[in-house]
Amino acid sequence: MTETRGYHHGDLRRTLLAAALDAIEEVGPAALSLRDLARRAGVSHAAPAHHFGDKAGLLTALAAQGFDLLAQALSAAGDDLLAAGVAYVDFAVGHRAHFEVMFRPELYRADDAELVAARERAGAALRSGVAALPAGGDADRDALAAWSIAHGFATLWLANALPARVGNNPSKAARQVLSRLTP
Amino acid sequence: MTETRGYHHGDLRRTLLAAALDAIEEVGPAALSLRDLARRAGVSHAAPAHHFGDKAGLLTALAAQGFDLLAQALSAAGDDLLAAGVAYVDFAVGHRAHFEVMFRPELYRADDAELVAARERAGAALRSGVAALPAGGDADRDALAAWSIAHGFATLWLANALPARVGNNPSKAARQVLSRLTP
DNA sequence: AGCGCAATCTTGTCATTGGCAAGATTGCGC
DNA sequence: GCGCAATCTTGCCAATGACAAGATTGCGCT
Repeated sequence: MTETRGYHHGDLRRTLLAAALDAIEEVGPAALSLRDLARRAGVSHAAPAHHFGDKAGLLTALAAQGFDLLAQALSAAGDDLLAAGVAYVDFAVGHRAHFEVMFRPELYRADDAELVAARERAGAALRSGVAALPAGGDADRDALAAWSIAHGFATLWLANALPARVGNNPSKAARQVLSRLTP
Repeated sequence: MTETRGYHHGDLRRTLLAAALDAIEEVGPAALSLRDLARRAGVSHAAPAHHFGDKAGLLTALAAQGFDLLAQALSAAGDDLLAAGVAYVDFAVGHRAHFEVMFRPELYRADDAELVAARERAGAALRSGVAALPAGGDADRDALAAWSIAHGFATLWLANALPARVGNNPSKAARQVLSRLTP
C-alpha cells in the first residue's frame, strides 16, 4: 500500500486522512498539524495542501466521512430506539476522532456539498431510528430528547467528565442511561 | 478600571480573562491567541505568560471560573430537576466560552487544585438538583440521564447541529425536551 | 523617608506552523 | 511517443507560543 515510494505517493489522500485520525486521537482536532501529517506520510510539508487546500479542507473531508460512517452505523442498528442510541454512543467512542470533528463546525466548511449530503444521510438514519416510538407523545420532542441523551452521554464520556463509578464499558453504561427514556 | 495606564497595568489578569472570553466566542477556544489577547489589553506580547504561564494556564483559570459560575447557577435553580436542567442549558448558551473550555480537558490542566475544587462544587450542585426524584428508580442512572440530556441538548445547540424547527429560544426548547424525563 | 526586593511588564529571540508561489517529476490521454 | 495536467517539492513569509534577560514600579521593612 505505502510501498509506492516514487515521486508520486499514489494514495496520499487516504494516507493523510488515516494519519489525521491517529493524530487527532493523540492531540485533538485543534492541535492537528498538517506538517506533522506530512511527516507521518513521508511527504513534503506542502503536499497535504494540494489534496485538501488547507486544514479546514482536510477536516471537512474527515467530517463528511464521519457522518457517512454514522449513517451506516445507525442504519445497521435498525428501528429500535435503544439499539440506535447505543449505536450512536458506540460510534462516538469507537470513532472518537471523527466524532470530535463532526460536531465542531468552526473547524471545517459546514456548507460543503459532500458534507451536507452525508450529514443529511445521518439525520435521516437518526429519524428512522426514533420513528417507531409509542404513539401519543410529541414525535419531534421525543426524537430530540433521544438524540440529546445519546449525544450528551457520548460527549461526557469522551470528555472524561463522568465519575469513575460509571465504569469502563460505554455500551453497557449507555444502555442503562438510555433505557431511562423507554420505560 | 482600565484607566491605569502606567508601566503596570494594574488589573491585567482580569482584563486578559475577559478578553479571552470575547475572543473565544469569536474564534473558539482552540484558535485563541495569547498575542491577540495582549493586543486587546494593550500590553506586550509576553505579558500574559507572567500571569498564566502558558495558554493552558489561562484556559485552566477560565475553566475553573466556569465551573464556579455553573455551580452558582445550578444552586440558584433549586431542587427542581426541570429547573436545574434548564439552568444548565441557559448557562451553556449564556456562557458559551466558559462552557466550551470546561468540557475540553485536553486544552487545560485538569488536575489543577483550584479547578478540581470548582468542578466538585458544580458536581455537588448537580447531584442536589436531581436528589428530589420520584423514588423507585435507580438514582445514579436517573442523575446521569438528566445530566446527559441537558448536556447533549446544550452541546448540540452550541454546535448549531439542531434543525431550524427547534426555534431560537434555547430555554423554551430545552424545557420541552427535558420534560420528556419527568412525565 | 528611603532602601531593597519581588512582582509586573517589555524587548528580543527561536522553533514551529499555515499558507502561498514557483519549480520539478510523473503518469495518462491522445 | 508527445504534451499536458495532476502530483509533489523546495523556498519563502507572517504569525504564534515559549523562553530569556532586562526595565520599571510598588510594597514592606527599618
